[in-house]
Amino acid sequence: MGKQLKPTESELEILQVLWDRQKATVREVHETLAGNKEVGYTTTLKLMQIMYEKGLVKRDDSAKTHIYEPLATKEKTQKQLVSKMIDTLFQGSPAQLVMQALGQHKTSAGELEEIQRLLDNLKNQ
Amino acid sequence: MGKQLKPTESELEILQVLWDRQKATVREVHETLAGNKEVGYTTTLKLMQIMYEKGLVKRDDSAKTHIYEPLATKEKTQKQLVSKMIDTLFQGSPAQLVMQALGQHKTSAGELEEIQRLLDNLKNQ
DNA sequence: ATTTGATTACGAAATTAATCGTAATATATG
DNA sequence: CATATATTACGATTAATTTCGTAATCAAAT
Repeated sequence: MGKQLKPTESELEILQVLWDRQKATVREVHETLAGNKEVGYTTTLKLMQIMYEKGLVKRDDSAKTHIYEPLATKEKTQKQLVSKMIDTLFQGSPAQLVMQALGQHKTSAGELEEIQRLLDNLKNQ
Repeated sequence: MGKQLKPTESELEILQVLWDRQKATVREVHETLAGNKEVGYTTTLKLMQIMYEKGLVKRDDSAKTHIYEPLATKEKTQKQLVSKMIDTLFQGSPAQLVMQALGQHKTSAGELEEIQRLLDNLKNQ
C-alpha cells in the first residue's frame, strides 16, 4: 500500500464531485465544477488524467467515454489533511483544532448532540 | 483592513517560528527550519522578504540585521485555514471536522474536559 | 584603512500546478 | 460511407512556489 500523494487544491475539487457521485465522466465532473468557477473542459480532463497517473482515481476506459471513480477515499483524505493541519498549525493538539472549529462556526443542536455522544465515548476509556 | 493573503506551506513554517518567538532574525528562523529539513540560508531569507512584501510580517530594518515579527496572527491564520478546510472537505459542517479530529487522535482527559466545557457553553444558547 | 565575516538584495533557475489549444480518435446520425 | 459531434491525447504555455548563486553592503576585528 504505497503512501497516498496529497491531492492539490484543484484535485480536491474533483475528488469532491467523485465522492458525491461514486462515478462520473469528465463531462459530468466538468459541468459541476463549471457551476462554481470559470474553467475549460480540457483543463478538467487534463487534471483527471493526471490524477489517474498519480493513482488518486481509477477509470474504466473500455468505452469511448471513460468513467472515473475515486481511489483516494474521503475518509483517508480527510484524515491525511486534518493530521497535517494539526501538526503544522496546532502544535499536534487535536483539541486545539476542535476548539477553533467549534468556536467560530454555527453548529446545530443536533450536531452538538452528536459531538457530545462521541465525547462521552472517549471519556469512558 | 485588507484581506489577508493565504500563506503558502513554506511561509507557514516560517510563521510558526515567528509565532513561537515573537521576533526573530532570518538566521534564527533559518537555524530552526534547518533543524528539520535541508534548506539554504538565502532560501529562507528570500521567503521572508516575500512575506514582508505580502504583509505577512513586518520588520525592523534600522540595523544591519533585520528583525522580523509576524503580522498574520496565529488565530487569524488558523481560522482562515480551518474555515477553508471545513468548506472544501467537510461540506461546510464544522461538526464533521470535529468528529474526524477527535476520532483518530489521542486526546488527554484534560483536553476532553476543556472541549466539554466549550460544548456546554454552546448548548446553552 | 584593510580584511574578514555576516547580512541583505537581486535575479534567475528549477519545480510544481493549472490552463488550454489543437490533433487524433471514436461514436452516432443521416 | 460521409459528416457531424463528442471525447481523449498530447504538448505547450502560464502562473505560482521554492530554491539558490552572486553581488552589494555593512560591521567588526585587526
